[in-house]
Formats: sequence, C-alpha cells, structure tokens
Amino acid sequence: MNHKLLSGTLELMILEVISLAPSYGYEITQTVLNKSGESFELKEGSLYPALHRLERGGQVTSFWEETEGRRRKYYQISAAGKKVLEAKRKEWVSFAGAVNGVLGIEQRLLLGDDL
Amino acid sequence: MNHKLLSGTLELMILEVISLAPSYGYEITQTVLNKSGESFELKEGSLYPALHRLERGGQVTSFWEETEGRRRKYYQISAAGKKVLEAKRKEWVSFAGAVNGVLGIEQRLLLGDDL
DNA sequence: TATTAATGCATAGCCCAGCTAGGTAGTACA
DNA sequence: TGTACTACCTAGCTGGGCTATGCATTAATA
Repeated sequence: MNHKLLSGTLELMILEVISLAPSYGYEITQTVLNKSGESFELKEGSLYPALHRLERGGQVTSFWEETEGRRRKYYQISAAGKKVLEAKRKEWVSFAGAVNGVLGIEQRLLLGDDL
Repeated sequence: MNHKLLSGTLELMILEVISLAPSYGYEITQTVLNKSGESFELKEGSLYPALHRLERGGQVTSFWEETEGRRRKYYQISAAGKKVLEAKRKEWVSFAGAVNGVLGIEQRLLLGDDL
C-alpha cells in the first residue's frame, strides 16, 4: 500500500475509532487493521505523533490507566473533535467521489437506511 | 480541500486522463477540474514536476506542438504507463474501500455492466 | 493604449505528515 | 535465554504538493 495515500486520512480514522469508544495506541492500530480488512498497519511513528497533534489541537483528551501491569494511555474524542470528525468524513466522501469521477468510477454509498 | 489527501492520487489521475487521449499540462488541469466536479484545481507546482517524474520513469512520453501561436507539450501514456495505471487504479479502489471500512461506510461500485 | 485575464511552460525552495530506526519496559512461552 | 507480543515515545529522513516567481503569447477590456 502506497503510504502517500494515507496522508490526510490518518487523523480521520483515528478520530473515527475513538469516537466509538475511548481507546489506546496499540488497540487503535488493531482496530484499524481489522476494520480496514488487514490493509492498514498503522506505524507507531505515524500514530503517536498524530495522537499528540490531536491532543494539542484539542480534538482529543487522554488519561492513563494501569491494567495487568501494563500502562495504557487512553484517548477520547472531545466535542470539538466530533465536529472535526464530521467535517473530515464529509471531506473524505467528497474527495473519494471526485477521484472516482476522474477515474470514471461510478459509486453508490450505502449509508444507514439509505437503501 | 485538504491537499494532503491528494498525495498519491495525482499521478493516478494524470495517467488516467492522458490514457484517454494525449494531452498537455493546461488541458490536463481543465479535464481533471471538470471530471472531479470542480473539486481539484491542480497546481502547476504539482502538475509539471509530476509529469516530469512520469516521463523520467518511462510511464509517459512527450512531444511539442505549435497551435495558434501557442507551444504545447503533449504527453501520452506508454505501455509501461498503462500497467502502472492499472495497478494504481486497483490500489486506489482497495485503499478507498479500506478507509470506508474503517468509517463504517458501505459502498457499491458500479463498473461497466456490473449492475 | 495600457492593463488584465487567460493560456501555456518551468523551477527553486518551503512545508509537513508518514516513515524508519532506535530507545524503554513488562508479559508469556518455548 | 531468547523470541514474540504488548505498550509507549521521539529524532530525523523523505518526498510530494505547495507557494512564489519567471517567461511568453493571445484576447478582452478599461
């Protein structure tokens, strides 16, 4: 997978994952790996800086938790983060539609009860 | 539009456009603008370096033509370029599907007589 | 008759996000 | 004892898309 494609969608996917439930770095990588059909192996060198960016930007907050002798840093989405997530989702759908337009790929999105 | 999203799809879209017919820089920007539903205004600082990269890589060849007092540099896709295009198209479809998977967006692609 | 917009090509250098590579540390199992 | 997995972090590289700039012609407009 050409990693350049990932540019711009990493934060979107992180926000999406933790919007469902607070999660920590390693678990986020596993969730994304799973939901992407084993496509995306998020690298630590991308993930942690992204999480720290999101925290600095106020889109997420964090707290430490100790379980089974393992320290985990949980991240949860903030109200501001939810708005950013919604905007990024729309941006992604629009972007993907535009690329597909150039490629002559027609698409139909099945959203909720939409069909 | 977050320009980072464009990373990795620019060459794909260029190859796609010139695979339909040889084209030149300015015309490529207009075609992409049009087919993307006015979403993508390719910048010259991205386009020309990308075209030169593709030419150096052997994916495209070029020739100059003079029309109405305007010199235009036409680019056409090579046999190697067609293979790269096919690979990049598949990579894009796979990538978009994976992102949509993470976002919980189901999709159906309408390809040719596929439906 | 200037001036602006549009058409057309090109490059130097900035920016920044994802990467590699390295570090630390606990648990589980062979 | 060593390997694999879990779990966090950061310094510094890389590369592609960007801004800004330069050059040149044609068409429209003030």
